[in-house]
Amino acid sequence: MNSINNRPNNITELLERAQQIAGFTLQQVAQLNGLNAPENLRKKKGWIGQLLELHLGASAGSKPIQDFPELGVELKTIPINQQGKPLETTFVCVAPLTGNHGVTWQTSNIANKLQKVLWIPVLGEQEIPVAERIIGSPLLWQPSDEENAQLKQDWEELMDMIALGKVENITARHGKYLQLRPKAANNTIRTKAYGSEGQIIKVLPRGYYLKKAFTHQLLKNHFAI
DNA sequence: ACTTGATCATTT
DNA sequence: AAATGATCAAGT
Repeated sequence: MNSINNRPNNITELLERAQQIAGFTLQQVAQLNGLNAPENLRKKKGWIGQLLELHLGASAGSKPIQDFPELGVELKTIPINQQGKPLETTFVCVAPLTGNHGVTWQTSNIANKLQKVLWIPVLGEQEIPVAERIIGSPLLWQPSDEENAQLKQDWEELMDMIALGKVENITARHGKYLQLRPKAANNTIRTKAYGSEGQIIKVLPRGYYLKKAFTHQLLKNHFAI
């Protein structure tokens, strides 16, 4: 009774499917899909996310679209400890470093991705074997006005620096809730960006990440209701 | 202890 | 190279 080749028809179906595996271990879900959990995630960093995509019926692949385009939903797994505190930041999307003329927060790719997110917390402390990690209750989230404003403010600061050719001066310390960090296979990878004179330069690709304080806040808001 | 910067696998 | 899925691990 797994869900291979079986996409949910609506958000209710998707939520039901996610709720059904709350309390399951990763190995249980892996077995439902004919897989086995790896020893560790060192060389399988995206494994949990891909397992949940498979089980819930998301379209696979690396297309730059939402996981459930028909439903307008993005799927994110998030590792938490027993207290519900995120153990890692959350990658959202690659940051375009050129061609951002006229793009506003409202029209940005990142805001689009964060419109509606199905969060699936997973107890993920490193001392727990991957196979034994427990899946938590899913949370279908849409940013509140306040959360949207928080992200917009950080995004505008970062985007200003990118547009002004200062991308190499940006560190993970910029932004209170949204940060820009390297996103590449290794530090020899390069992509186009603007230099300080407006010329094209080659830099390490960057991605937008939600800091733990932000995701912790939204998880708490939900489970406090 | 915690965050920042680096890295791993896979697909297109 | 660029996008997806993220976590690792060095440095502070």
